[in-house]
Amino acid sequence: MVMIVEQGGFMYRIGELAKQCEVKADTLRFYEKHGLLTPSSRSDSGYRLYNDNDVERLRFILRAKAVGFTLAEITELLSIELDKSNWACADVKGLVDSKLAYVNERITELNHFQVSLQRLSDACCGGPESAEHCSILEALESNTDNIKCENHAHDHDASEYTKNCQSKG
Amino acid sequence: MVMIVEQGGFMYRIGELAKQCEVKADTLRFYEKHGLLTPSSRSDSGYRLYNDNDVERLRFILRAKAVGFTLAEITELLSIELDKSNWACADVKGLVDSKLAYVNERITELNHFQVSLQRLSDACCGGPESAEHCSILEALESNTDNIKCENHAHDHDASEYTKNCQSKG
DNA sequence: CTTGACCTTGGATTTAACTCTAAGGTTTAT
DNA sequence: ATAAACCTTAGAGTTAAATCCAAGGTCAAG
Ligand SMILES: [Zn+2]
Ligand SMILES: [Zn+2]
Ligand SMILES: [Zn+2]
Ligand SMILES: [Zn+2]
Repeated sequence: MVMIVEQGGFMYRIGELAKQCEVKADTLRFYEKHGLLTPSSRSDSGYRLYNDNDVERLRFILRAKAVGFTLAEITELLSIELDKSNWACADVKGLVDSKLAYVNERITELNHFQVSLQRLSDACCGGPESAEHCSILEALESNTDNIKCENHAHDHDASEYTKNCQSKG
Repeated sequence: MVMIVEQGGFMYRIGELAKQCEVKADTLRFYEKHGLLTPSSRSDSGYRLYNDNDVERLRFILRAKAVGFTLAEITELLSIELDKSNWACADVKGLVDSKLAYVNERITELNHFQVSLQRLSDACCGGPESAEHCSILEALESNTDNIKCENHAHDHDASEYTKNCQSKG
């Protein structure tokens, strides 16, 4: 790796920074195009050169992403970060809390899916027999929430797959 | 509403079916373009005419969507549904279970976000004071998972917002 | 006979966050 | 000196599921 020395720190080319932070160079160009991260300088031949400050900014972005923020939200966070004294804790916490509310909604939605899918799964024997009387298909055909457990003339031992349904009441 | 009588059932025009099932007409055209639902006939002037069978198929689609399946997955389910005897319970349950696994992964991911965001939120007073010492921003700046609770010289009473941090250990 | 609601088509747009391509210039190692 | 690895740009493509648009045809009511 070739380090270009700035005053007191290192300068990284795009590929070096990418490797260091485990993102693609494309992603860094994308972030630049969208105003999230602009390298502090360019080499004579036009190569992007990132300094330690830029690295810190990228790490900020990646941490915010890891917490669930979108790039648009991160843009907001960055503008606060660069001008902290003109923002209040309320502003920052507001961003976090509205993201939290969104995440909670999505979790609720997925939990509904989870419960429904689990019920469907539990009602089906999953055996090699014909799906003609499959409880899953029947549940999707009917308009009730009530899922009947399979009771069809499967060739295999019924005890295996009727267990599930009984245990779920 | 004008009902066109087929042999023994009703025929619905696209807007009627859309209203009845609470989808947009555009959505029905979209489903048709993607092979999920083709009206059984057309009027002389080319209007789509859906019969009871088509309605049932749409309801199947909507129920599958409500459970979290994508349209691509629903296409698979529909092809099984139309040819049940050539498929096994294992096939159907397989679709449900792989969706379930995906949903569980997404839930896990969102739960991580949720926990992280909640920790950030708890560490911030959310007051009208300067964000210069905001714990949220500090957490995003630093590379540790450890979030320090705010302890800055806010003008307001500290008891309110330090409670959270202490209660989380 | 005209208004307004409804329908037709094909194609463009939306959202998010990349990811990839093409065509070419630069650096480094051998 | 030349190949490999890296870099540049602008712009197109990806994914899912619609949603919207324009330009025009159809139909029932008054
Ligand atoms: Zn079965
Ligand atoms: Zn089954
Ligand atoms: Zn504060
Ligand atoms: Zn704060």
